[in-house]
Parts: sequence; structure tokens; C-alpha cells
Amino acid sequence: MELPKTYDPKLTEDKWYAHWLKHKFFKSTPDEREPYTIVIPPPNVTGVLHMGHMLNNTIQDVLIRRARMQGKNACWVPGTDHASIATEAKVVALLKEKGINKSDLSREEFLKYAWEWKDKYGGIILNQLEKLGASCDWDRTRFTMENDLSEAVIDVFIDLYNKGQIYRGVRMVNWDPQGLTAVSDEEVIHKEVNSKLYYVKYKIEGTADEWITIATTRPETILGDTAVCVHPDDERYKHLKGKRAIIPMVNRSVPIIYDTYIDLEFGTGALKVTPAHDINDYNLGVKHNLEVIDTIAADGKMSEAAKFYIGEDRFTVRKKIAKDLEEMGQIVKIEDIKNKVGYSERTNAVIEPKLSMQWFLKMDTISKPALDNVLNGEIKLIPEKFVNTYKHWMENVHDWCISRQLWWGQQIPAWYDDKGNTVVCKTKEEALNKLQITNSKLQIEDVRQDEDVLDTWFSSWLWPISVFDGFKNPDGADINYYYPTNDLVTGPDILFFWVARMIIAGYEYRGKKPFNNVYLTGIIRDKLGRKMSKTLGNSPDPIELIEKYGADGVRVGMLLCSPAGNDLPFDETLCEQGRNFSNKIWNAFRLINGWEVDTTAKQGEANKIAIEWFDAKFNEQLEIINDLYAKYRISEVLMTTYKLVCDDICAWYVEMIKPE
RNA sequence: GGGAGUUUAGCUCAGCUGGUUCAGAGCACCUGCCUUACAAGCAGGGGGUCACUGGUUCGAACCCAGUAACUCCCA
Repeated sequence: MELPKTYDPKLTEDKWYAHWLKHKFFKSTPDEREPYTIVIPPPNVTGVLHMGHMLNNTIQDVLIRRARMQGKNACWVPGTDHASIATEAKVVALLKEKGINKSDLSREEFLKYAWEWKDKYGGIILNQLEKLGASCDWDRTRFTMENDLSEAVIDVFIDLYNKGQIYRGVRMVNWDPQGLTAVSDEEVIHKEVNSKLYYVKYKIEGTADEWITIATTRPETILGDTAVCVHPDDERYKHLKGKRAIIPMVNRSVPIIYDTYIDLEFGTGALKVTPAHDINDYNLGVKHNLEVIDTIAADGKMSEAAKFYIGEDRFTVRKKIAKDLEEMGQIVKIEDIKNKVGYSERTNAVIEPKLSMQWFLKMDTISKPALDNVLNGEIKLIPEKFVNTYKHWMENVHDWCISRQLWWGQQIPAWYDDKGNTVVCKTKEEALNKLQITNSKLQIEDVRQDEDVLDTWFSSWLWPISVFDGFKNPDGADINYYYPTNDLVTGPDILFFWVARMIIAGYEYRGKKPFNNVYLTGIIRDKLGRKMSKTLGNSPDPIELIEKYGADGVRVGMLLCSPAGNDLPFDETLCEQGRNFSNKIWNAFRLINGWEVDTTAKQGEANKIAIEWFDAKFNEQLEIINDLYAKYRISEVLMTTYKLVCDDICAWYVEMIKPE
């Protein structure tokens, strides 16, 4: 048989992957062996594979295959996550192309379209994972919005509500005016941007020509101002005590208040207070009992309450009002400054702090075991440096805003009657019964379910439990055998979003950690050190790379430069090295495959020595490799293996035993 | 503004408890080779003020202090 000189990964990889699947080598069911379990960080169901997936799934595959070879019962559970904001946005966009507005559809109609979309595109990323060689137990594939998992989410919501951990209230939340939903604190990305700082003078009430100058980056919110605040120790403003200022344009008289919150150095030391559109102002408002005027509507346009520029976008108004104030002679000066602005992680829209009615999960007590058990090493973060970050977050965690004003997701099981009563339970009938206790004449048609759905992370935080049916069947064979899982491999960007919350849910619902170790991969960057992103277009398509270098080639390329937790500047030449490595192994095989073995021949002395030497060498390197694995130093494991193959096997051993 | 981390060869990184595996690896580079497994290869070679400054020590890439640059997280 003539083997080609150059290795063709395509033939080999497809052939063997099919073989593995056919023989169910990745399948796992509980048995007597020691389990080794990984649950996949479920990718967005409508997403496509990117380099980050490529990296962390390669690492998971390495770990799971090693465990399998060690004779453990290795189980890698795959699946996807319903990604409510992202998916809903995609479906809305698709409908728009067809000339359909979401607002023209009923909830049911919209969800039908969304499920169609999911059924059409939801499998893509899983197929791509197969291409990559991922040895998942595909029979276990789960989806966060499938019936069982949704039921778990609803049950958990009800349970936490009954325990008093979930409440509903009007709070200042991060509002995404494009997604038209609230998002959690973690979904806001603060970026430094170039802005203008407007110095605007407000007249002191009852004076002819006395003014106070405030500085603001958001003049469009002036219309909602309900106070001016200065520092009590500020000599410049002591004489204004008890006075009032007049808000320009709307001519509203507001108090001048004194609070040590004020930064004397910033701007003029005088702050305009807009309780409806800034979290700090809101807090000041609560403290000083200020009026709240909500001047910006949900879509980011000025509301009726603003009185001016009604229906115009907040950024347009920013420019207009500056011009109008200038004409009124109330702009003192405008400076260029850099400041931090919050953007929505999902839509990239500028977040608008907004008061709204939302559901929250109290985080103070429920998060306690999750903090303690990372600090005491019961759960290990790799690399360890993330423990500090984790600790800091956990100690300062705020209540989690879990409601989203969307349709794609688990609808909140809260029910209202016509009198403003609320009950939380699973079904409408149950709700009716409960509501009738205080509202006996209530009819079922008048029971209304909360419109909102739950944050997607509120379902994925249950993932390590729910994929083993731990809610449906808390004493089931699967959950008892596979939980706690062994290793979790994910990016540091979702340490709080997901990892911390899984730990919280693990202790709350199983009384046990969800995993022993968390391996946090690096973030992949391009050669210029920029994060890979769709908008920059600097991310290579992993599938194209696989076509070019083979899955093994790309995987080797990724792992060569990926110490845990460090950024990973990706360079395609690394894949080339990976491909070359595959070729090297191929050719070593080709050589040996060509040899004919004469079983009657006597072993030569040189061969005997060579074999003994290699035996020792191999075992020595194996020990090193095992030690490196124990420390999760995957790229060093690879390098050691690489050298073992290229140097010890190919350059020495094979040459030594090569027939003349 | 608060916190964490990083800085060692052109690039990506090892370097544990300070001391003959302390200045390393892979890639890249240079030179010579299409030598019957592999040019996606082989043989050889060059290359570092261990960010900077000071300190501790018989001895510092490693410990301490300060400085600088970069990265990340939080507000």
C-alpha cells in the first residue's frame, strides 16, 4: 500500500470521527468506574463557532480524552443556550427584512418564528464542534429552553420567591434602549470615550443676576433636574444655603442641596441632580427626598415629561440643547474630556440608567457559600490569580436584576389580578385559586401573567445540575453519579455572569459545588493585541482554518500559545506548526509501516539498547507530562509531547532501529 | 478613582524554595543540504543589560522598595 507523502487531515479526521461516533466511544452511562465529567459552556444557539470556542473546547476535549484513556468513565455533556437578547434581536431583524414588525405580532406568533429560527440554525454550532473533533456524548445534548430545563428554571424561581430571595420592585436599572430591556450590571461594558463637558449656569431664584454653574456631560438630562448639589465644605457655595436654582428652559425651581458625595475637584464642584437618569443622582434623590422626573422614554427618546424635544433621540437632543442653551447665554464653556460610558454587552447601545419595575434576586446570603468555598480552595480557580477578582466581586455583589423585557426565554411565573395583587406559582389555575383568597370574584380571564422573561443566565446557572435532570429527579442515577463535575473550562469574561452563579446555584440546590476546578482560558487576540470581534472582522473563521490545516493542526496551534488565563495572541503560523507536527507523525508511521518484520531474526545488540533507552525516555517524559497535566499546564504538556515525538522518537529512536 | 496581574531572544512563553539542567524551549532568522519516512524535512549557527533604579545577601531573573509601560477587573 502506497501512502501519500503528505498527510491529508481531512480523510483521516472524517474517517475516524465517524468511526468513533458509530461505535459510541463518547457515550457515557453511570457504572462502577470513576466518573470524569465536564459540562460544556453552552454556546449561543444561534451562534457560529469562533476562536474562543475553538480554544476552550479543544482544552475540554484534551481533558476528557485523557480521562477516557485513563480508564475513567468520561462524560462530556454538550448543549446550547437560548441567549434571549441575542436571539430575539436576530429574529426581530429577520422579521424586519420580511416586512414584519415585532409589535404587530402576538407573543405566541413571535415565539413560533423564534422556534423556527432555532430549529433551522440551532444545530450549526454543534456540527461545527464535531468538525473540531469534540468527543462529546451527543446523545446528551441539551438546550436551556427545552421543556425539562425550562421547568427547572420556573421551579427555582418559585422556590427562591417563596424563600424570600426574589423580590419585585422599582429600581434604577441598566436600560438598553435598543434591546428595549433591562440588563444586569454585568452586561454593561464601561468604555472610555471622548466627550464634552458642558458648563451650564443656572440662575439663583429671586436674584437679578446671580448664577451657579454646573458641569455635565449629559445636558439632555437637564430637563429632568430636580436639584443642584454642592459640597457642604465648599466655600464657593456656602452663601447659597437655603436658596433655590432655576432649571433652564423648563424654568423649574429646584433646591440647592449639600452632600459630601460631591467631588470638589470635578467641574465646578456643583452637580446637577437628575434622579431619573443616573444611579448616583438617584441615590442622592432618595436621601434628600427629591422629585423624580423621567424625561427619557424606553426607546431613548425624550418623553412627554421632558416638555421639550419630545420624541427626539437623546443624542440629537444633546447637541440641540447645547445649542439652544448657548443662544440663551447659559453655556459658560465646553471642554473636551474623557469619561466612561456604559454600553450594552449585547446591542452595544449606550446604556440609559432608568427607573423601572423589575425582578431581583437578593445576592447577599445566597452567595456566601460560593465565596467561602472558593476562598478555602474547595473549588480551585486556575490560574489562582482569579481568586482575588472573584473575591472582590462576591464581596461587593449587588442584587441581580433577573427580568428581561423580551419574549424569548422563560416567562416569569408571576400572576396579577385586576386589583394589583401578585402571586407566584406554576400555572394560571393555581394562580386563580391563590388570588381568589383575597379577590373572590376574580375570573380566570382576568388573571394576567407577567410579560417578562428571565435573564438567560438564570437558566444557565443551573446547567451542571439540570443537564443531569437534578431538578426533575433529584436522586436520579445521573445526577448522583456525575455531580459534582470535575473541570469547567471557560473564558474569564464570564467568571461572574456564569461561573460564580453556577457555584451559587450548586450550593443552594445540591448543597455541593458544581465542579472541582475552573480552568479559565486566555482571551484570544489578534497579532496587534486587539480582542477578536465580529465588528473588527479580525477573527479568522475556525472552520476555514480547519480546512486549511486540519482540526489537529489548528488545535495544536491554539494550545501552543495558551497558558491559562493569559491573553493569547493568535497567529496563523502556529496552525502551520500544528499541521507540520501532524505530518511528522504521519511520516514516522509511513516509515515504520513500510518495514517488514522477520520474526525469526535475532534482535541486534544496538536495537536492544535502543529499545531500553527509549523505554526509559518515554517513561521519564510521561511522568513529566502527567505532572504538567495535574497543574493544568496544557501548553507545556503539548510542548513536551511535541519534543518527545520530534526529537526522541523521530530523530533518535526511529533512526536507531531503522534497518540498513 | 479602587484592585489584580504582566514585563526574560525578533515572536510566544518556561524558569518551583536565591546557589553547575541559570540564562532555557518552540517558532522565526542565517548557512549548507531535494541524504529513499517527512523541504510541512535534515545538519549546523547567530541571538538576551532577565523593563528601569536602588536595597538585602558571600551570591539576585528570583527577595524588598520605588519608577515606568502594558493588560484585565470593579465603580
